[in-house]
Amino acid sequence: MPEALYAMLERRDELSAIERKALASLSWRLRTYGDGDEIIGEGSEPTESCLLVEGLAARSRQLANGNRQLTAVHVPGDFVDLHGLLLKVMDHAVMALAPCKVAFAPHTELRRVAAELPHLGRMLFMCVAIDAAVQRNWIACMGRMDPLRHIAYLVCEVYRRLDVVGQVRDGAFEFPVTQSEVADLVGLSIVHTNRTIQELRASGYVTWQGNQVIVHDWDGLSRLAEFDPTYLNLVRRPR
Amino acid sequence: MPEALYAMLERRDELSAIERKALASLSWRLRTYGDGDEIIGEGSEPTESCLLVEGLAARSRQLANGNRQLTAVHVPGDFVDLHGLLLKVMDHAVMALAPCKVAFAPHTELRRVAAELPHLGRMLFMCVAIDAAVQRNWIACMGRMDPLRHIAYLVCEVYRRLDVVGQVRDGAFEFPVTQSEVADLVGLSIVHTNRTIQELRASGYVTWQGNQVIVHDWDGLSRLAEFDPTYLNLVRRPR
DNA sequence: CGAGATGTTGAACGGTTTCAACGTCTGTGG
DNA sequence: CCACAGACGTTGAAACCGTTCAACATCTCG
Repeated sequence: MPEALYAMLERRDELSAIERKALASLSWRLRTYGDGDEIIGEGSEPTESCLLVEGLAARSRQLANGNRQLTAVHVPGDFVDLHGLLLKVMDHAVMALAPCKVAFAPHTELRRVAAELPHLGRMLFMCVAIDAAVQRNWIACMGRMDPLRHIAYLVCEVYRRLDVVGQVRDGAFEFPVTQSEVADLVGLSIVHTNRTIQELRASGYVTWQGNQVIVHDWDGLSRLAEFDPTYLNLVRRPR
Repeated sequence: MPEALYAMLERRDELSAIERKALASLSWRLRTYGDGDEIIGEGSEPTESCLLVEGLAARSRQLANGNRQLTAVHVPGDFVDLHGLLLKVMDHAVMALAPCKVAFAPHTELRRVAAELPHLGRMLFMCVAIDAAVQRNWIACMGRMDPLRHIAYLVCEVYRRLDVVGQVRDGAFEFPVTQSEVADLVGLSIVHTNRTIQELRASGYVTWQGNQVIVHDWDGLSRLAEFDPTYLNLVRRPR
């Protein structure tokens, strides 16, 4: 079940056989969701944490004026609401951006393995810390980057994160996200998002047609976006 | 030493005498910083985590075009770079927004107490999770709120967080931050930030002169900002 | 008193949103 | 198989908001 989680964690540090076994032996509950489905509701108090196994998901905050902001994209291997273990009440919703397979593990069991295997506990902790690092970067993008760079940055980040779990092939990956959803991710209007994506295409660094994105010139794209992958912690070292 | 940390944690859950003692017996190293000083450098690999004891600090990301974005404000009691324990390389800097007292604790010791006292470990974990929640909200503010609401939101949040550590008196608190820093916080130009702060003053909900902010009408202000404190987890419950 | 940082103002410019329309694609039912 | 509906993508034009530039005011501190 948690193969993508293994890949996500082992990219950052070694997992012992015992730790892998502890993860595998959690009483996972598997569910599938359709495009647009709500996986966890805002204000709910989950007793399980969810791991994205397949598909694409996002965190979503709804504002009173009807506007929506997506605050994160999640790829397979992401332990999406691990923090629910400590934060109790969800301050945002998690939704499927595409058909998803999601595995749920009870907080009680997660708490137990984290206490019994402190290093594994730290690795879980690390998932939340990386999430936070991603969000810090996102704030910098929203505040101080022009739309073209911001969207280029989004492509870079999704590319690297999907690559960790083997979902990039020859520079191409599936990205089943509408322009309206991209707009809610980057905080722009749909129209301007559309024009910016066209501008990105015109740069020649990427092809982005339908649900497929192909990166032709990684160096050019990451230079444009000033993308430095340090914050993704893609280095294998003791933690 | 870690009185503010106690307050910050005990607002969310009970600490046992043993846990308090474990925190107190860490080999803290105290340092002071002046206004604008760098507390931790971008790209550094700290071996200690820092707790803000007194003053005001911020996380800062510098972009190639010279622009700067502040991604978080930190108040006394905040364990600012706890995540450094797991993330190894700092992807941003931490700077003093005002004269600060900062206490450093070695990662080795933090790792030890977290392993020996799992509940305390979770409480530390929680600090990072709350930080992440704050940042998620910040993303929503940047993407989908107009400047007036955004700055009103900033005031609401700082108010509530300072209140936890007893730094609000009769609706008033010290906020020694220049308008240029506010601009880097909310991602606007200095000029527009200035005009927006004037607009906020004109609303009558707050007085904001020099380093002092006084909230006259909390209900009005939080309604304007659509401020819902759920994400701050100011509820005392087992975690 | 003077220098430098901070706060404030006006005006022009430019980027983004909004509105409205049309094009394109896909899946469904007649 | 075609017609149609509905979702998604694209385009143009006007209005609006935020930035930029430049100047001046104010405050603090040596």
